[in-house]
Amino acid sequence: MKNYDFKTIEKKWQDKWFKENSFKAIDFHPTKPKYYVLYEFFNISGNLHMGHLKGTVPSDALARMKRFQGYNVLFPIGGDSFGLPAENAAIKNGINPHKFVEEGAKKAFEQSRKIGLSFDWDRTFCTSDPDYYKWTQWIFLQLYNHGKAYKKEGVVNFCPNCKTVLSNEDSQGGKCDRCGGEVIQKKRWVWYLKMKEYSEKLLDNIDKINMAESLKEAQRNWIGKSEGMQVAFDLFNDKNEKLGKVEIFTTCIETIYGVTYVVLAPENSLIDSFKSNIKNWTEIEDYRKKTALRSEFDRLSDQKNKTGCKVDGLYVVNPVNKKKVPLYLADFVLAGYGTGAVMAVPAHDQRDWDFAKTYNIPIIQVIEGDSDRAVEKKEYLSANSKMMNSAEFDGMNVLQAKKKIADKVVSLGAGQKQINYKMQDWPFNRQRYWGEPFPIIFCDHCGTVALDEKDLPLVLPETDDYLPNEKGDSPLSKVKDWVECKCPKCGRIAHRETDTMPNWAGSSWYWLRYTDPHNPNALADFEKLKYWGSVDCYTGGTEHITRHVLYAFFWQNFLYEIGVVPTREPFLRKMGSGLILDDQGKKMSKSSTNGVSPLEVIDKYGADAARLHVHFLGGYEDNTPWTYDGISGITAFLDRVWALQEIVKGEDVSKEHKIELNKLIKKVTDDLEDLKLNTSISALMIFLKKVREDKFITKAELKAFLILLNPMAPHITSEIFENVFKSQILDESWPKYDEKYLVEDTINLPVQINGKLFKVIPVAKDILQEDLLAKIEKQYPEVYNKDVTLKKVVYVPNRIINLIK
RNA sequence: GCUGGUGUGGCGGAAUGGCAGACGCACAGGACUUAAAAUCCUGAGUUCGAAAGGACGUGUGGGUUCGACUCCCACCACCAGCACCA
Repeated sequence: MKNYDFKTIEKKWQDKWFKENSFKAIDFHPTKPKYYVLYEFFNISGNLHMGHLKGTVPSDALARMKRFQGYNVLFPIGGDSFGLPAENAAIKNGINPHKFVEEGAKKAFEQSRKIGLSFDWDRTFCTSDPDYYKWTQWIFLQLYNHGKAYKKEGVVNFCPNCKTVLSNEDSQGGKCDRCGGEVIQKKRWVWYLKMKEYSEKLLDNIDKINMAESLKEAQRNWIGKSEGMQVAFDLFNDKNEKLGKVEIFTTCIETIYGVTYVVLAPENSLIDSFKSNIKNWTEIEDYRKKTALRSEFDRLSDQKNKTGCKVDGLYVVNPVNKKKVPLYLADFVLAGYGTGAVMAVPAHDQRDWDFAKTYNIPIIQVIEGDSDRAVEKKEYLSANSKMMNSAEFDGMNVLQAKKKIADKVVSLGAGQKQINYKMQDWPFNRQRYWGEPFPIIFCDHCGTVALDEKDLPLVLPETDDYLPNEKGDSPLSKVKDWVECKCPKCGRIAHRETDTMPNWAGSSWYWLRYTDPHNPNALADFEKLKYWGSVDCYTGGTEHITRHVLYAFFWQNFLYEIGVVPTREPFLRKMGSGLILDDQGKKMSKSSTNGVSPLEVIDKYGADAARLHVHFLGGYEDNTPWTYDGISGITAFLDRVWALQEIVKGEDVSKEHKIELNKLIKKVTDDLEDLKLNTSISALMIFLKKVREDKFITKAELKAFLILLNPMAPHITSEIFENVFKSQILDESWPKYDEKYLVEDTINLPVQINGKLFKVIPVAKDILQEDLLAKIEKQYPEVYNKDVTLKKVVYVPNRIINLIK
């Protein structure tokens, strides 16, 4: 027999699978149930990297197993192509981004075939294809027409050097991600999507999805639900004339008797109408200017030194004890959260304490504990300390007082329960060329006008200038004959929105499009959406997982509410792929000293070996350090699998291998369902070892073994199958195991004396306790006989027996 | 700081509360070979012992249990996310 020549064999199968599109998903299959496996689409940038080998193979294995199990499997792939790589290539090297994407996608798909991934090639698309972004624009139109998209002036991160607005992610540490320059805060008109409205629905989605707890927690954190009270403090001038009220949000109503000042966010416009009562208005204006210039980074990095500005001439009154307290502006209060105003209780909040110390504001302790520092919520609640300086609540336990004080505030008519969320509405525009244009026109006469659906897609115009203008407007603003247009309503000259949508837009609904990727009349046919339903298993990297999944939930919920999709749940299960780490313990990249590309590994050892090796290193969600060490174990395993062809003897499952084979089927079936490839591979190795010891494998055993291994090593198993059985492995079905063959007739049973292992003895399966004790007495009379009284016997059949003397 | 997760041989890693270290690498010994590689077989947690066998052993310290890597409490370390969120 010839040696296993992976180069020829793997190419043969890859070409065949591609030519025949062997893994085509069938809409409305008459008999098979559907199963939808999704791997996040490729970010079209350069070559596939190690993360793809780690991330894709388990979902491929799951898809392949499900097909054997009789499911009609949808396992598609596409390209997330409206991204920075294409735009940067355009800016830096003058490459046309369309061309960049076209070539990049082609390369990514080709490389994925070299991994042996079983995608349905009839369903590919890229987010920058006009046929696709037509529907991204369409969804935006629906959002706009349903009042879920609005434009308002907001504060954004801006890089003066690149003249562009940056997301928080692109401006971490106050530095521009592109040029490294200083990022400033700038006012701009921003499109927002009303995501905040969906907070509870998103939390509901999080509860329902099958996903790692750490990922769920990160998402709940992002939404940041917090329950507290909104309380009104009446606002007076120094002539004791009531001017209005300041609404604050607090989660610590129990500390309200300790309020010694109230703080507004600098941006809060509440006091602007009382200018005439304020004695230090110029000082306030200066402070506002100063904080606006302060970058996000400065604000965060300077948390110790609180800055603020007293509002001279105004004061507020605490509703519970009618005490006057001063009013301040300070930039530690965020305008966008809660009411943009807080009551400050320095005795029980470190931040308020720091501020009070800086501005010499009194500190009133209202809950017992240390008085030389801020005793915070967590501490006094867990100790359930006693109240003090709180009028009728003195001496009460804080947990009880929290409820009673809340009741009092409500009965005074000064406040009510309130839920707040950290998550804000989604800022949805960028000043970039390479993105979906908004289907929006501004008309001096009609105002903001949405395009008609029939005018979609609004195609991105060609240009060779990909840089924003001096004012930081999008490059599209320079394409005059595109910007100028007729108002669809009145026909007068109007101009288009020149910002484009963020990269996230296209990825927030793409799984829906795979069900009907070429539909010109709808984002997807409703019946097809219903047939394919929610994604059964969604895998991918964890890099942007929190926001991506939340955006996906948001859009799917919205589309469900307007009747376009049949369910609120985009995904039933989400698995985040761990990273391949380099020798520094960081994510492997080109700059890693031991940086390796998957294609290099495939070239040296073959795709099957590469797939097995990477997944034998560790679990799907674990980070695993990269090494070539150990790959010889995998290639030796594959060589031995290949050599099985020489020891095929007999037809049916032999009695020698019956138990082992049944155990193997169960193990691999269960583990692949959980994407645990490492233990599946180990089980296959154990079975192989047994067969080689016995020097034979029957045809039935080989068939089962090859099918079980096929999802992980599809090429070699397809080849051996064809050689031995003269037919195609893809036509086979998944082997089944029989419960009664999972335990051997004779078991090695551990015998413990007083909880310590004494001996391991062979006994018959399901042996009765009395028979077992008799056997022990006969063999080891020194440890157990009639004269020994046992305090207790713990016997777990087929597992263990423990004799307590 | 907050939240979540992880911690097991020389290494990657296995173990529904029931023989810890499966499987693999590296290592050692042997077979084959003139030799090496490849391949095949065997061994191996640490430690005391010639051996039989014993002691210790899953980050640390306690607890629950006949029995704990697994459950509970406290602490330490690392990783990730969030971070002035009132």
